[in-house]
Amino acid sequence: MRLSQYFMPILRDDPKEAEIVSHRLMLRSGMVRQEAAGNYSWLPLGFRVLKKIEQIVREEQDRAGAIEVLMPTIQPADLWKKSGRYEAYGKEMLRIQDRHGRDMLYGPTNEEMITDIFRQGVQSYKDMPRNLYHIQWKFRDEVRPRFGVMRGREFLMKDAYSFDVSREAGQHSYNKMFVAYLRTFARMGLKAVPMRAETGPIGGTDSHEFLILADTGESQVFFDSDFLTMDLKDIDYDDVAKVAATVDYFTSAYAATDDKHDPKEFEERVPEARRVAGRGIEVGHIFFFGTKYSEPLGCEVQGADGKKVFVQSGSYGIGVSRLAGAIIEASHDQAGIIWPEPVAPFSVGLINLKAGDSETDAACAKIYAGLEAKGIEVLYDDRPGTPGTKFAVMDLIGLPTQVIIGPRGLKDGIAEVKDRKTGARQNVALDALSAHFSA
RNA sequence: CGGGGUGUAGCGCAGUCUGGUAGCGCACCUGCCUUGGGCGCAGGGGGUCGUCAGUUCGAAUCUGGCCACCCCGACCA
Repeated sequence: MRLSQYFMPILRDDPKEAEIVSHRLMLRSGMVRQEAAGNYSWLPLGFRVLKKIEQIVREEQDRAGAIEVLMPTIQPADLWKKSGRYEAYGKEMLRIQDRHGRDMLYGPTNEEMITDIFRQGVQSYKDMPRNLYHIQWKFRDEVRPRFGVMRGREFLMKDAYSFDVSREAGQHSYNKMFVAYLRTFARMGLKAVPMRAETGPIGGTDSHEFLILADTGESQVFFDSDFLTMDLKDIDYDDVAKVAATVDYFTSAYAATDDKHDPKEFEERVPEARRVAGRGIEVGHIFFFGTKYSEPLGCEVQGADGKKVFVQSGSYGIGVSRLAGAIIEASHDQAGIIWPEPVAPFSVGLINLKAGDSETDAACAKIYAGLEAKGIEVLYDDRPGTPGTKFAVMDLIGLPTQVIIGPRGLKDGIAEVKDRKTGARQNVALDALSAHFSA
């Protein structure tokens, strides 16, 4: 993409409403625009990031055997009245009426709807287990939205729902999602720590939340430093014992948010040198809730013995739009964002230091075309301007690699390649540049 | 929902106390110049001063209502 043809309204000054760093940087880099409290438009740069995050989430859900669907944002209230949550959910649920006066709502979550979909489509244990998910906008009318996209009222969430014939089978479904979450966050360059959690309004028996570590996170977390070195091996999701062992492994070490933290247990279980107190941001939450929704909604299947049983379910959420902010919280510096490669809006920022000069223009055009031809996503700053401004903007938007072309380097036939994260620069011969990026 | 705060140009702000018809920096437009870390010079465009009402000869400024947004606390992907 040529910057001269792009839409990227960057700001030099911090908008005053943005206190938290990710919010500031998202506004300054022109990723989002606020429309109302907790309600954002995603501009081109931000939208690219959102799509990348979404795609990683999707791929890992698919790999774990979940099947993608898409449910509407607007739901009829009937099912919620059956489950009892129409009253229970409170003011957080945005209630609306259609022209006929029929009660509708903007979905804050989808347990009722998906359970009804499953009930209607499956009658036999032979069609189980199943896990259906979608990635859709949700609305929760938070008392106090804040922190930019990290606590919006409208937000993009991946929510998956598992259906099993027994509690034991359901446990495996839960475990698969647990592992899929670890993989998902790791792929985004994040350290995610799973912690035992309250089940809250979703209800249920077993629940974990996943927090990624960031100094500016809103929750205080206490954990065993072993988490930082735990590695996830490739896993066969059909291997029930192995998946369970992985979950056991990742839940064996101490980890708790401040409200669940037990200082005494912390000291007993974790040697002093491994005790870490840090901050984190919740980006995922999984629940097992058994028959909580299948019973009121009449979701039964016929078992091998011919008897009907209520299906066992869990639900599994990842805050996709929240992740965009959370990743910035976890990865930035004074100059701006530092995108982990897998979620970066572009991989390479190409800087033409003397746009308008036929030599640098020609060199940049060639490099741009060459990298694009290799499938590398390049944002090419082809606009006239001073070097300082260009560098500052490129640092702000945080693309992993910068390729800098100027008259000085061209004279020697070299480009400067800068790593955004480390700041390390190296000179690369122009004719070796293409090869440099295939490595 | 309780407490605090802010609304003046795209962004950041001054002006409000003491009423006289709106200004600065950045950004933007034109021209010249410059180009290796937020250049320089000259010229220019852009604002129902959140909104409604009141006081006044006259309101960004004083009074009252309303709205929006932000921050701190109790709740959440």
